[in-house]
Amino acid sequence: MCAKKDIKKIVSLCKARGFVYANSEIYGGLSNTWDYGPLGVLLKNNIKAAFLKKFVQENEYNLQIDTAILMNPKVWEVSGHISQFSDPLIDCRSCKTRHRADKLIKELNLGNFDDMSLSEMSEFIKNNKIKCPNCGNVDFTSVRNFNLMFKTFQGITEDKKDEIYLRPETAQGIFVNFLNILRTTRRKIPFGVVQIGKSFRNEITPGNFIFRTREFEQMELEFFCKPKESFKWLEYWKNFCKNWLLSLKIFPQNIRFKDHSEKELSHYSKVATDIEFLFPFGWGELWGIAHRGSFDLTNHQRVSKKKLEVFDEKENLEYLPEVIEPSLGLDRVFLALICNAYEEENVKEETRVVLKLHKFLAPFKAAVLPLSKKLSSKAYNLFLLLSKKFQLVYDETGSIGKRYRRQDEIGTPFCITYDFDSEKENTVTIRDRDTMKQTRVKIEEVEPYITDEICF
RNA sequence: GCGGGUGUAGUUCAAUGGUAGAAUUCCAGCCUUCCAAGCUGGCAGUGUGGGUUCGAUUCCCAUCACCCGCUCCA
Repeated sequence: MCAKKDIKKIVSLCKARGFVYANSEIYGGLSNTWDYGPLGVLLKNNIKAAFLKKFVQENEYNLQIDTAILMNPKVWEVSGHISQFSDPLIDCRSCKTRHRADKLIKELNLGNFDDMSLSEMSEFIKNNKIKCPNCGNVDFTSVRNFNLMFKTFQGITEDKKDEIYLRPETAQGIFVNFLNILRTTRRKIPFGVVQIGKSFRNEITPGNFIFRTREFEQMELEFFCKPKESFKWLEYWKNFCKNWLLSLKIFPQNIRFKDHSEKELSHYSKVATDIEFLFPFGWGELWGIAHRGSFDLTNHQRVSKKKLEVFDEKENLEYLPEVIEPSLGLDRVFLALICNAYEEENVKEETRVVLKLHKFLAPFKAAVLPLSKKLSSKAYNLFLLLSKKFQLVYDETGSIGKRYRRQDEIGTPFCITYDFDSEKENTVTIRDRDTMKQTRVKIEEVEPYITDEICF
């Protein structure tokens, strides 16, 4: 059902109503860079809140931290990102397709060529007359390296020694703080650490609106557990993540699990599963759930020479915990939730666009609407009163029907209408976004009514 | 990055080598007692930069952005 929805409509809605804008638009934009507008940031904050509520607040195992985007470059050498996070690519001049040079060489099984330089790879491909897997011709460009790490400089001079990187994942901030967290929180294995934050990858081909961008926000959990229990926890978190999505009203038919084959595994993971979402442009990865083993702690312990092993009193055993990592793209789940919620309904030969977002996620919990402008000041007082509790919006322009439709389009679950009987009866009408039904409610009961409905 | 396509108000769509129109949105006013009502007025546009030309939104070039493929990934 989501596949039939047009991504263009979603993009226009996002732009027109202030969810997402093209970045630096008045200067012609910057490719694949998007800004979150007033409604977008409210939705995004609510998604984070929903994540933290289930993964931290209500969870007995997990803690949250917030680490810097800039880190000591050693971290990225040890994590393998500097060596592994770059791809040698070549283009076929004949059919214009692009390929991984190292994969083409490896597929010939002529030995181990992992340490080849770019020019050696170019030579090898030329000398061995390797054919393009797509068209079969022998007409490649030279091998060029695409490193996915963003570089910048710390300090005022652009000397090589001050070169640092923008983090390509938030996970390392957690691993390098593993000891600090153990020391300061009295936690024992198993426990997890959550982090929400920006990461940067110089993607070769970004695109599909906010689905793949070079600057993006991640919501990651690094869950530390005993090695022999690791697969049990992998299953546990896979289900936990799926249930979180379902609890936000993602339709079950719009998500699926997809296991990575061995070839697709990243350099740090043993086993990995994705939760994919059916976007208007097809199935796309939403949540990567990886078994990182003890890859990161092992390497950090080896290079930093700091002991990262934990002691198990019961078994009288020192060991390095293994890590289960569910990593969710915030921008992706933002897009998924909008696509999932977007509906067009026919009402009296008109089309009603309605975002059926989970009420907890809606940018505005309710709109306060005076039935007539004569009621403005009293309605506005109600708005002021209720806005101490919820993010609301006040609107008095246009007909009441038009104002309902405006709120439908941005997913506001409730419209509170103050009418001519409101003062003497001390009641207002609450209109429901999904059913369009109206309920008469005493003014003092509006707050508990909404609180109850938006509960997550 | 490569190949293909696209580029006119916020949005949808017109038109033209010679003053760029409309609908809708939005704003203001009138009206309006619960699902995009009506009336009046208003804001707002040829992505950017060059070239050809007396004159370019239109023709040419470059550039930028978006869309579709290829490689990558949360």
